[in-house]
Amino acid sequence: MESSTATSGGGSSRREATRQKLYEAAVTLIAEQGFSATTVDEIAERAGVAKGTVYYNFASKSVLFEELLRHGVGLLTASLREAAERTAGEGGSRVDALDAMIRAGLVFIDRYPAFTQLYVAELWRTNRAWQSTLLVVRQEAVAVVEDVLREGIASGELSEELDIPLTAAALVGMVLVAALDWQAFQPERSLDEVHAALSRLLQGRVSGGR
Amino acid sequence: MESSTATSGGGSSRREATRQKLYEAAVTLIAEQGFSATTVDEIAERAGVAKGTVYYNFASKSVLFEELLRHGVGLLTASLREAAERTAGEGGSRVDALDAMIRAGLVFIDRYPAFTQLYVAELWRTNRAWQSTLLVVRQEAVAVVEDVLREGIASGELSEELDIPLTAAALVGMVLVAALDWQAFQPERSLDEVHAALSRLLQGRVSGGR
DNA sequence: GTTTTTGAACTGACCAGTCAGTGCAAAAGT
DNA sequence: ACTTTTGCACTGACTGGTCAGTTCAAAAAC
Repeated sequence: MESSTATSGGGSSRREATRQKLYEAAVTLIAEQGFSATTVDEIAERAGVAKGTVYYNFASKSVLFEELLRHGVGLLTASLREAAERTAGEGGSRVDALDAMIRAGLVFIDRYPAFTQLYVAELWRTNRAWQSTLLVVRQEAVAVVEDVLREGIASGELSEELDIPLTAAALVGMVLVAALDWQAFQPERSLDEVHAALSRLLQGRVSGGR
Repeated sequence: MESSTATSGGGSSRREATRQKLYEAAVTLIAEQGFSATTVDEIAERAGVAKGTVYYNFASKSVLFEELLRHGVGLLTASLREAAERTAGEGGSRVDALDAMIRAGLVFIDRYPAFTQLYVAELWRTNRAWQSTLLVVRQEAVAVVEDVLREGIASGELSEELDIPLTAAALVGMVLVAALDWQAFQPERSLDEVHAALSRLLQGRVSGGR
């Protein structure tokens, strides 16, 4: 059983390649137009496969979308966690870790702008089929930031008065929105400029000279 | 978006009342489901009018939506500007003004959560009919924040190294996302708690004890 | 008597999901 | 060697339903 061919743990590599193409096609189209306005025919056409293939690989349009979400947020949290751990390994402070995560977030959004757009657009909708998936997926991402805040407070580096969940949400939001705005309305800026602006905001160097 | 029976600029108050009902119905439904997934029949039903009335008052579904956007952002910018000016009148600093605007933003989102949700969901989409409307409308809102930042720098109260457009976008994003997250995932928090958390972030009291 | 609303029927486009069938490569049979 | 079978991956025409937008005569509101 199974056509061997290559490496992958689960299905054949041919199938996996098709799914990948469908992810890529779907993520751009849905980011541009929204879930409901994007047709399965469009997705199939952009992926260069027949419509039937979409349904051969995914149970439905919304299942395709849910798996897409899980896949994407997996990449993001891995990237954030890696940044935090790398900083810790280098003996940096927790504020350094937050700064590194801001940068990691920006790099991610720079590489996968469509995914980010789609995530933000769908996150706060209520009464949707994939609502529970989104909740889980958001919690994973925010938790990484919350962990670092908690460590910072424990070590006395951050104020005990910090409201961890609210601050984490605000930080994530700040990065998300600033990055999307950068892409959409100020694309001439460099990643470093954006990072510097956010860094300054985080470290309270907004007021006061220099 | 709330009645305000009298005052309005133009047509008869009866017609205006109908339009208002349609705005309210549309804003909730579109926030919940997205533009494409919301049908005109649903909007009419929730507003308690006949479908024909929708088309008597608006040329099309997307025109209704565009006017909705303009109307809502008008309220927001008025509210932000009022907060900034009130603070100035009381002899507050520019940082106080920013703080007051954060609160004004939170109050607005608290009162019109559906509108905010819908705005965020649509803002960064490309290739949509109302794209240009959104661009104008975003610029108006961000400009209010930029003005205060500029004044703060001119008076020496804020650092000259501040990147005005990026910082303004980040601040707006921070408030927007923190507020939506509050509504959706931490509704038990009070407005004051959320305001305090954001205030602390703005004023750089994250790191360092107290 | 003018403006606004009603409500129901209708049209035509569009779209998610289906299904009978194709191509093909590896296994089984001879 | 060669034929036949198996089943995976994919195809694309088709179906049943949905929805934006139209129409209009009659009623209601002003």
